[in-house]
Amino acid sequence: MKKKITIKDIAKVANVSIGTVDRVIHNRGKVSEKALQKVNDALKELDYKANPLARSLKNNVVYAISILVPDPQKDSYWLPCQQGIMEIITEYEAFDVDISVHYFDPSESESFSQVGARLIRKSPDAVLFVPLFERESDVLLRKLNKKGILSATFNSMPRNHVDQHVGQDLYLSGRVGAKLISDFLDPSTSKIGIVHIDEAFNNAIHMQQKEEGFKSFYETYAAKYDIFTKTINTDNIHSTLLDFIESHGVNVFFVTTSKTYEVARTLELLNKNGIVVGYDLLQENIKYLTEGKIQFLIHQAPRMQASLSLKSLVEKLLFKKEYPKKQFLPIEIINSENVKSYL
Amino acid sequence: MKKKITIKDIAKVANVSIGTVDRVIHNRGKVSEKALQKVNDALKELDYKANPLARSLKNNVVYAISILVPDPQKDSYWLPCQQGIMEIITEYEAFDVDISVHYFDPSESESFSQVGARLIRKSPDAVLFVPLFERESDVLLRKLNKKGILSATFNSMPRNHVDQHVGQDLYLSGRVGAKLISDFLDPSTSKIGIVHIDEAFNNAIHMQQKEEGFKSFYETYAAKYDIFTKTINTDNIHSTLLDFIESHGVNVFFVTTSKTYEVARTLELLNKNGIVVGYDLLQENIKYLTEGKIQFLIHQAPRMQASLSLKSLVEKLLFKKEYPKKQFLPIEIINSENVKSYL
DNA sequence: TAAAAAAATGTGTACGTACACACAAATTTA
DNA sequence: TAAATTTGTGTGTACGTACACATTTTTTTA
Repeated sequence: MKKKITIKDIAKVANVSIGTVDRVIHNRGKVSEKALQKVNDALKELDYKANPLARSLKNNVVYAISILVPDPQKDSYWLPCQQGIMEIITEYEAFDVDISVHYFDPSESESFSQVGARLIRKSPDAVLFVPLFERESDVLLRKLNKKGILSATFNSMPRNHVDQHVGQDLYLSGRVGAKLISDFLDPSTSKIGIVHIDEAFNNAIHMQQKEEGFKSFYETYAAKYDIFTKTINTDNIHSTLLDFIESHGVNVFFVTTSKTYEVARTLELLNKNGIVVGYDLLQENIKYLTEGKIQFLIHQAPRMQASLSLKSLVEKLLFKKEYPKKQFLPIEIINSENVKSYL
Repeated sequence: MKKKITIKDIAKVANVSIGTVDRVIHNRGKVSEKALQKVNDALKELDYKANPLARSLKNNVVYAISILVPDPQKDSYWLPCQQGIMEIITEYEAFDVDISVHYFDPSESESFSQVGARLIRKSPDAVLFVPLFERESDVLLRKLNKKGILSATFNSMPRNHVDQHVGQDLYLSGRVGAKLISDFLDPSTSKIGIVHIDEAFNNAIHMQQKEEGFKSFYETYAAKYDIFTKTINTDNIHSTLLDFIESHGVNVFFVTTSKTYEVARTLELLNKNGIVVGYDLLQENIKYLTEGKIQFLIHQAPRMQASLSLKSLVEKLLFKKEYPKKQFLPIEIINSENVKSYL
């Protein structure tokens, strides 16, 4: 049975006191050449690893983390993200972290700025947020960097420097959508439409990167297809969609947002068959997926994104554990069968 | 900023000593009715949560965990599993766990029994293993249960009682394969073959459950297909496969093991096109997937299975954290595009 | 009612680390 | 060479929990 090496063991081997060992480890000087040498040798020889438990027990500051995410009440896409956060809060309940969650309205950028400014005033140790609005996020991020507050994002990635990010490769996810669709294509009858449905142009970067990825796939693909693109952001989604479908005869759809069900519903109303590939495991999307009216969904794993990013942040503060600056989650393909294993 | 509640706080509020609080928490008696009441009230009122760091720091036993997994040198499918284990070992390096890994030859059941018997003799606190051989696993499991050693499995599930299990729903994964294939089927030309390729009948349960799931899908499916099944376990895989393909005219394949590339290779040699759906992200499978000679792979996430099961075990011992007895990982669908996000 | 026994309660120490402080050794200065 | 300084080194205490042991209080017995 392996015994764990402590500073005491090092002290004994190097024939000095634990105080000296401690000074060497934290290199805060006041150590003679000779002692330094001996301690460093012992450190290496015994392969010393500090006990993170004892370390963080001693370190009795309570870290404050503020989280800024879209209100799940306004857009149910954010519900799993909230769950992921709550899961981590429970997990670290007994530790020295104080995590507070703040919500903004995903349809109003001022809401984001307001809540963001408010929570920054309390000078937390770290801020985790979803940079839904490009400009406002950059403002927030600049403030955070200036104040030396640790910053982290998930879902989308800001242009500015951020200390940690968890997300998906959106360009590649567009390519995945293209590949999935390609298996159904028939050069003589298929007409492809890319549909962006988002209430307030929030996900501009998101949608654009997915579209680029999608199109890039067909550039290297044997048969060429005309690809029609439609951006829908108002309330009369149905009439706009109807018009789009009828005017171009589109029958194959790649929907870049979680509102995929809107296309499936419109096709249902029109009593038309079509191929629909879109995003996210919303209740309504799953319903159409199960009924065979959506062929595939790409899972952006909001729950996992939220929990992984929060966890990374917590462990970085608590245990000085280092995570890669950018963590990309796999792009998960969901059909009517494996969806059951995701619930 | 929230202050964490300690037994000291409880003692102060209940107006007793920390010793009394401690006795209440661990209910080892010797506490008067009155004191018990007061302490319990304080405990509830302040919502006390023990600090797991301090707790496990104090608890200075070193837990021993023995792991019994197939040798990745004999079958490269187990390489990621080994990596997942190593990852967790590194993560908990500084903690009071002593994890030792032992390998058995996946083609020889005696090897499993032998190594299993050897490691059980050291009476570890927990044993994590892959129950590749049904009978031998049950023997091992019975010994573990008798000796009161914590048992855990992953990959396949033994019939006998096991304290913890991480795996995938194999029946459902068969259905997922069926669904993926169904999108390519043409009632007039398609002939479906289920192929089990395994060197030594190890994965009997695995393969059977997948086959059942696969077939169940087509029972409720509109068009009926003849489904041919072939089990290949010898070395002359190619000739057997060749014969199978030619004699039935099979052109759509569901391969239930990681040897999926064998079918793709045979088709390549025959210069035939076919639909191939199989399992696992082996180097060779990925090659054929990228070349379009395998349409989909189902990812069994051996790395994740190994790391999750080991992690659960470690945290159960170290922090008394409770995990669900059975954890099922999602069934992940891989095509030529999203495979990049898995590497 | 005093002594003995039992029950209840409190105190001290350890886990491994971090840091303040006291002390000892080596230098510098007078 | 003694005193003053600088540098190096060791000791003690705290973090929060767990448990052994000492002490106090209550109950039982003679």
